[in-house]
Amino acid sequence: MPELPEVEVVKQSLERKILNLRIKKIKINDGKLRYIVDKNELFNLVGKKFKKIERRSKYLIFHLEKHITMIAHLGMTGKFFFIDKKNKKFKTSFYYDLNLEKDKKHDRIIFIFQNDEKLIYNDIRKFGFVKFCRAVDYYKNRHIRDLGPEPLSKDWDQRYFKRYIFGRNRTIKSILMDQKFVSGLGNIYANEILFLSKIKPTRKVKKIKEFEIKKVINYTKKILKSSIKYGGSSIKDFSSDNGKKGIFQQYFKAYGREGKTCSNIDCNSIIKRTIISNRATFFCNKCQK
DNA sequence: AGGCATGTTACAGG
DNA sequence: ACCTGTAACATGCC
Repeated sequence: MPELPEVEVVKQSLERKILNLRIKKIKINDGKLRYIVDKNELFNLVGKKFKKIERRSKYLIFHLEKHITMIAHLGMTGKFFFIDKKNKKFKTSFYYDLNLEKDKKHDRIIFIFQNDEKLIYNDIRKFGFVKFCRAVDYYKNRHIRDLGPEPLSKDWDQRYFKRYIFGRNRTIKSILMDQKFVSGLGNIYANEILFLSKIKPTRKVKKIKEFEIKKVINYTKKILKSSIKYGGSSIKDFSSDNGKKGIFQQYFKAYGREGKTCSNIDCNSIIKRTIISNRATFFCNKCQK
């Protein structure tokens, strides 16, 4: 689920749900996430309201009353569910639907609000985490501090790109996934961006031409915005009834398409798969140079 | 049974 | 110190 567009959709979704609800109670089902959840810090949120949510890269920054901030990362399988109480029956009102019976055991943290609505942090593989800090200090947090520019910001431009890759000996795909270079891209979008830019993922950055840098930047901005508009990508199967689901995965042109025909209409080549930086890498040998 | 999975980081080696 | 690539984390699915 979570690269930049997915996290942005989560942020927007939660912002419409949980702001100004007062936390009545918090339960921890399993506090052994990527880092052990600090219970004192977590329970300190009881009685407070969420006031604002920000996204930085793939991190969610929850600002509460009393200048308390919770930093959350979803890892690979982390999800936030909001549960409201309409029709006397709890239901998810979140873009990514949940088969409650099956997935309940992966609920890790449950925030219960005064009106009995709930916010649940659910995480199968437990690579996600929550940490706490003072609001003014969150950007000093060690996870946030060294992040590169946001790919949708003006700071991530041709000049920066050129300067960063100068003298480096890495593949273009590995650098796109490097959060210090640009923050928020992951394996799926790196594959898609390079397919659209017609650059082979294995190409070394020193061999990337100026006009190609421009393409990478432009396609990155384009595809991220487009994915956000479509509610992000939901890769795993999910049941859907009243919740909204991300549908951007149906527009993937390279990711997960090994053995299928290239998406470019004038090409009948087969999408290949290889490994870069321990991650599945998909490309068209003919279209991507 | 073994390989694979949307992420991050500790560590090893140059 | 810098740069790069690999393995590990935990769980489920095919």
